[in-house]
Amino acid sequence: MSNSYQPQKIEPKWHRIWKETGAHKTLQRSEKPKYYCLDMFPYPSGSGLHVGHLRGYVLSDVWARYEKLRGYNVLHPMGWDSFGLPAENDAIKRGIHPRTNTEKNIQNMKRQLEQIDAMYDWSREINTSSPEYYKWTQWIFLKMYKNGLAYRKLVPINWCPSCKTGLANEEVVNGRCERCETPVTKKNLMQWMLRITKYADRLLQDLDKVDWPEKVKTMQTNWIGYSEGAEVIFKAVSAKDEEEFDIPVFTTRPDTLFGATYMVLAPEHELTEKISSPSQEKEVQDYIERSRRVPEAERLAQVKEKTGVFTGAYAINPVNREKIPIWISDYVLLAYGTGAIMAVPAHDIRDFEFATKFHLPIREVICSPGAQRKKDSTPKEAYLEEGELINSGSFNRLSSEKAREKITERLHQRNLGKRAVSYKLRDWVFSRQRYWGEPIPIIYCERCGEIPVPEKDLPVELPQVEKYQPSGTGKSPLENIPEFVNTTCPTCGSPAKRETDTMPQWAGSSWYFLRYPDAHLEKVAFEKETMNYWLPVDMYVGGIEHAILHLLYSRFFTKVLYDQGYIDFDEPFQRLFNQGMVCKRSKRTGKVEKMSKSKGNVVNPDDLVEKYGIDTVRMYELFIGPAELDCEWQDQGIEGVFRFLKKTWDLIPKWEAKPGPEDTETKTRLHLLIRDVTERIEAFKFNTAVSSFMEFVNFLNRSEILARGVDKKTIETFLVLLAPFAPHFCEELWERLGHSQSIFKEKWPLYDPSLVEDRLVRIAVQVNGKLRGTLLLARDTPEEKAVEEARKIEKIRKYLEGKEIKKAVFVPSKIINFVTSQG
RNA sequence: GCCGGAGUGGCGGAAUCGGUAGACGCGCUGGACUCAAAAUCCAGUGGGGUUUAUCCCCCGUGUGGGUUCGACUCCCACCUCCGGCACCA
Repeated sequence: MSNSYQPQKIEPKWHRIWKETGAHKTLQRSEKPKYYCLDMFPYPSGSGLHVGHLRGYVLSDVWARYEKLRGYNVLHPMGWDSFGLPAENDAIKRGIHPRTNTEKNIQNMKRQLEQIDAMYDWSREINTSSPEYYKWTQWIFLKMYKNGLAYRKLVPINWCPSCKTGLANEEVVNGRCERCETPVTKKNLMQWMLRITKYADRLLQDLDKVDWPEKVKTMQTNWIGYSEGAEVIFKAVSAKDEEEFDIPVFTTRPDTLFGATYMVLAPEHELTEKISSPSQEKEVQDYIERSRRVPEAERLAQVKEKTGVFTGAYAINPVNREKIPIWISDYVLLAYGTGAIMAVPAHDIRDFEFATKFHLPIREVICSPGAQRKKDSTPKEAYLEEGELINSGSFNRLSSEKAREKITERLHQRNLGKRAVSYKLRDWVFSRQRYWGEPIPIIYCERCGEIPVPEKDLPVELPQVEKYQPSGTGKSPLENIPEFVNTTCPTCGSPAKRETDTMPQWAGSSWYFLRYPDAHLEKVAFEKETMNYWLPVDMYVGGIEHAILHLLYSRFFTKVLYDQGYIDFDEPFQRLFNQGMVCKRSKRTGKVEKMSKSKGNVVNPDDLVEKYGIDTVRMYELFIGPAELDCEWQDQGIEGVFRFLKKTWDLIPKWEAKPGPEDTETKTRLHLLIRDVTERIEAFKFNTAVSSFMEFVNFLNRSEILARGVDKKTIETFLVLLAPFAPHFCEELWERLGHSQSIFKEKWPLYDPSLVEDRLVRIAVQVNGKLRGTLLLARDTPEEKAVEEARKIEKIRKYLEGKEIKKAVFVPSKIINFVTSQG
């Protein structure tokens, strides 16, 4: 047996042994309390994993192994998010069928993941694009459908011309497609929608229940976007035929109602054409047409310049009976509120800009309390604050707050309004006009209409086809496969057609965490009893990029299943941790950027594992910086942890050679190590946990320690602490120390608080706040004695000479500071 | 524009209930070992000044103020970078 540290020898050995003994198999049930530690599962990409992906997996594995040593029955599973755009686009690019390509990618990524030897229980591996799995994704869809949570609607949706599919709001970033950055356009399509808005309030409220980073909670809160106000009904008269319409608007400022000098409808608003006067009709039509064609990205870029057209029609302000003009403009969004607004230019920036441009009247109705009111002067900008009402009839001199209440009350009495809340969150566009996804299990029968596929007929399998490229027509490629499309109605047996849209990539990942605890169940998606043992997920580790999309959708699915009685919890992830991105200087751009193939700055872990071994790679991933922050990969940095492991490897036989008696100093150090490592793991400060191991080894490497040896118990405790970080390394040394059972069967050590407090403490002595010396004292030295000792120090005496001591500040175990008469 | 996070040696980063700034590591310098190199080991390493040397002194945590015996840490104003949202009525 060679004496030097050779990870290339010991790592494959333990990899094999762990596999053979089923070391990472999780007990389905156990007397032990459970711990569910979950990684966000990857989509199988062609380029494989780089060290940036590894960071999160290493982190969660250290955590999982730590919880295992603490005595939990730990579930730490892994699988593949293999349906959807990323996988499909990769396949199209390579000209390989998505199924073949996905299988190939999974093979490669699984090899890489097995290499890091995380304690994944691979017997629970799941794959969202396998029929055994997506059968249940379709089943959940049917549950939603039957409860009115899935519905079909013709809506103008976000359309990516490059991916040739509709997108959810969440998938549009700054007017561009999240995947390919192509500017998104609008398209009117019959879409399947999920009624996530019904859960808006609970998705918001229940954020209080979970232990998540504030940042993510804030992002979700803003996305859901709660506002409180009133719905106000304006009576409008068509300029065409005098027909009357109610136009409800939502406002957060009913106190400004008297200042409403015009109304604006979104161009797509259903009433625009009905109310336009014949003379304005052409202009209105043109405007609607233009705004439909302008891509979102372009519209956002031109935010400053307001555009709009007068409809020729008027509405009546319900509080003062004033007749105000109705305009249309794209600064009003159809999807928010009611798609129409009352415009109060004096107190809203956007309305102010619009009114200024089109010479519409601006009337002030709020003034700051106590301010002198100038008569009839046109304001230079909108006054947005609250204040005191003016020009508001009987509501004058009320505060904004009071007026909101009173005005809403009066509207309510007259049946012209009520209190209302509004959310930014919109229903989830769930249809994709693409091949690679779960077929939506619906059948259209000429006689019976829209019929859900009976549960016994699930899964509706995705057919094997030659031609899977998106068509761009607004129809999925499945449309061209008669064998798939043509079917019979499950109700009446007559010829019928299948829905050809597929589900978005987010469908499978919205519930996968429910599948791992019993991954291969055939009769049901999951069993309640199993759910009650394993769920919710105790720790969820993944990137911040899913702060809204995946996490919001998963919470929604969970709440739906909870409401229908399938599970007994309504939040899926108790604790969430977002690791930072790994960056590297890109030779191509010269900047430090997130690793990506296109930037040419990826580091492949395979080469590193070959050179240093996975334990070193694992420890460097942790040592590189604070886990929650982005970090910069430095090729030479890894040498440090490699040297640490090599040094430790060489030292252990030396310590062991003279198994000296426990000495107090070593014992104190060991207990400090136990305390620090435990606290730092708990706080997710893995980088400083690694430093504490280094400090400990540096201490035990001192010649006097080597001369007297180190007792075996100390070495063993050290190895147990290090095991979650460098599992092969510790398992091997554990065996060499004579143990026949795995180190992971040990118990996480506890520290003795009485040992970590030194009896002697070194305290700083300052004169006027500047350090002039130190003093070694017994921990409980009284102030008087400490000050006396401090004054005896020669240097201190020098500084105090000829000065009057005005004050001596004493902080036990920390500091003495003499304050003198003059500096 | 609004909200949030962060600015500390040549580099990654420690320390934040105010109490010895720079732990740990990379890199660098010098030395040991070697025919030589790699590896390893030892010493040094924030800037400036002073001394034969030991010592010692001054400055120093983005900038400018403030509170305090004492500020990387708290307060005010500002600068820079990063992230999120962005006509949401």
